[in-house]
Amino acid sequence: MVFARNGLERGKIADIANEAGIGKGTVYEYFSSKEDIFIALVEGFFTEMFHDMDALLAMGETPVEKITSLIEYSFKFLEEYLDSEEGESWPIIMEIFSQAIRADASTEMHQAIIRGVRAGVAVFEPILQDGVKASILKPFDIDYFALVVFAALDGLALHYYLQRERFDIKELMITTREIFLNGMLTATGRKELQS
Amino acid sequence: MVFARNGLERGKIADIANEAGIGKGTVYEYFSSKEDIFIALVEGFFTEMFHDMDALLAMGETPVEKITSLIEYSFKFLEEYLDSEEGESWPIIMEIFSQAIRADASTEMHQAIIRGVRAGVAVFEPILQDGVKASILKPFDIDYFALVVFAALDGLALHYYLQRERFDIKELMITTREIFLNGMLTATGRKELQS
Amino acid sequence: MVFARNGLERGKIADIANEAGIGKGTVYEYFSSKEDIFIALVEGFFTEMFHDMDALLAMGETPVEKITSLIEYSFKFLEEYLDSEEGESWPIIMEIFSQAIRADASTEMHQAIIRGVRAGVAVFEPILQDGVKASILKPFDIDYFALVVFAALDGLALHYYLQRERFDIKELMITTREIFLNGMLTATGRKELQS
Amino acid sequence: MVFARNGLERGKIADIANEAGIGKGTVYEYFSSKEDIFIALVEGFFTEMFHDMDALLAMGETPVEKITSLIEYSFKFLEEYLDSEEGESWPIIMEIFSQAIRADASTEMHQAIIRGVRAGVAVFEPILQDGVKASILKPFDIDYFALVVFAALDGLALHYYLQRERFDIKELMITTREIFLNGMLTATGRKELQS
DNA sequence: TATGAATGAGGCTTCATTCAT
DNA sequence: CATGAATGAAGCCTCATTCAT
Repeated sequence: MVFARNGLERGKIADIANEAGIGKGTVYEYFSSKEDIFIALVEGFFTEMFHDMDALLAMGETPVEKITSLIEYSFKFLEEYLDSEEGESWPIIMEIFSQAIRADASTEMHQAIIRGVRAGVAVFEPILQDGVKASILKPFDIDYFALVVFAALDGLALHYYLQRERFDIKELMITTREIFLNGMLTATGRKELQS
Repeated sequence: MVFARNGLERGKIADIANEAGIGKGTVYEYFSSKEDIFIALVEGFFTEMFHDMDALLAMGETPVEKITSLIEYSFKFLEEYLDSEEGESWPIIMEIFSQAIRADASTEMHQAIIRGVRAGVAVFEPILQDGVKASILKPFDIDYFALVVFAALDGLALHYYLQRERFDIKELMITTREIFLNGMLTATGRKELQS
Repeated sequence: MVFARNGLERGKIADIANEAGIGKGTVYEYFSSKEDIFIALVEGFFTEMFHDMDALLAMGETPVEKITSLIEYSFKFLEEYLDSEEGESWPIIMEIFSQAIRADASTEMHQAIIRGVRAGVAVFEPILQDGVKASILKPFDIDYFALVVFAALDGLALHYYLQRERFDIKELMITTREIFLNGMLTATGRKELQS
Repeated sequence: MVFARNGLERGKIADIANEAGIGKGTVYEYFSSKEDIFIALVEGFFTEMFHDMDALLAMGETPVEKITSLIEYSFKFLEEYLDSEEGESWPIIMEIFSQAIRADASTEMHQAIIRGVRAGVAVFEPILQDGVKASILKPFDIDYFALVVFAALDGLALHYYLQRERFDIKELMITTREIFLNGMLTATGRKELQS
């Protein structure tokens, strides 16, 4: 994957065409610009991600099981990408965030990414809501809770990628699951908001 | 900050010079290439970050206080950047990670970034070690523990930045602190490594 | 011819493109760098030169006739270039030597030039060999002999070019032919090597 | 010598200053521009050359002795340059010719070089004149004769330099001397001007 | 529909020259 | 006198995009 390997700016249309086995000009039959290709990529990425997540969640029963599933899925997702021939395409997620940050908030690109990120966070919300209802979780603000989990998993993916020679993904997953699950289950609510 | 606003590739030397109030050629009196400027930036960024962290840690007493301090510092760091005139320069951290991922591992740039990241993780390690000694924390692998916390904070910074209109940083900090602190204190060790 | 007029360093790609009636970028469809263009030029120059020489030599009979032909050809070559619209492109030969001297011996450019020069000298060698066999020439070292003649003709071309207002090319050719031919035919061999 | 090593265009003022052990700005106390430095160099080069030649000629007696001396001197000059630490500065002669060819005839640079070249040819003329008077040489046009000899020696210097690994300078000198001296002494005059 | 040759805007970098000290 | 930091003009090269085939 050209953009993953080189970033949006350094990824050349010529390489993309080549990798796709088509001519350079043909690319413009399907996309109107380089940025357009990237946006399609972003959407494809998030679509695939949520599709997998949904399938996964359908299998869990209790909120705790579901949360556990999501954390485990995050690592499996990462692991599979890195193992497969598509491995090189993994860093696309960082490229997406990088572009989101750089791009003007008004651009189509920024919009597409924000849309994806929100959808990601949204996956967690109903699960957490169930947890609160079942009194498993304290009545924290659901959306903050979801953001923390989703964001933390992203950060972990990044740092694991950068230091994958030094860390074992399985053990990292266990540590993460421990901290997060325990953290969520014992967090005592927002009584300290005054600080 | 030119690179923060546009990324390494789109950040023009001309703009950097302009922002510094010097001529385009003058830039090359101090740096030998565009990449060289970026590396200096990376090093400056990490240096500043750790300088602040060290000062902060000196003030805490117990491991719990210190961990709390670090979590709070992460948000303060972020908040201050975003509030100040330097606000626009905050996204540099994402740009750094983005480049780390793209750059060949052999490049000076990659090296510099990895060095910074490791130093960041290393800040947490002695604190966690103390926690284990004091039997406050279970005997998890210290380095995995540290990575999780450091990485999670990075992910949070990113996502908060992207959705800063929708979230309140103070409340986000509280939620984060709750989850992490509780999670760390109640995590029950690696008994599940078999899974 | 841009390089002939200005030299390699001052010859701008933009001018080359312009002269060729194509866009600046199009140049890079055919050559990968400025130096690459120059190398192609060098090779074209020598190729053309030797092609003409070969045709010429086929027409002579005796060694003396052939040597005479070569000397005359050198001047004709020069004369034609200077008269034609290509006239301005003649100095390319000096540019070639100039670059040969400057360029590091390991460069492709240097190699290409040395190859050409040796080929030039080599044209003379079989002719001189025949002359020696026929006892017309004394048994001087053929390669030294060839170098002297080839080199001298190059020097003459240069100096004639610089002072072409003051000298008549026809008469210069006659003087040259006289001196060289007589010199070669009467040179008495290397008995003086002791000096 | 910076210009010899790199050519006029690639020779940097900074290097010249450095080699001279002075500051970059100081160069402009003595010369008004880069071209100005080069012109001074040209003049110094020719001055030195003719100074040596004059000394040499004073020692010869007969025209033949003098011509022999000049030919031998040319090689000695070359040899000494190449052997000495100044060796690297030899190619300056080719750089001079190269610039002469490129420069517009109206420039000061061109003028200076042409002046030098003419002076070089002029050294030969009185000697040849003596030879004609003494009936040793046929009544060829003196200036053409002189040009041929001077130019040929230049060409030899160039080619020897380029292939100095393959040729022995002493033997090259002998071959040259043989051909030229015999050629000059036996050339039968311009009766063939009709061709 | 598919192509890839042609294009030129744009950016990094070099370096002769200036000038305040 | 000597200096070298500062400068910006200038040039090589890249590459997204176009368009004739």
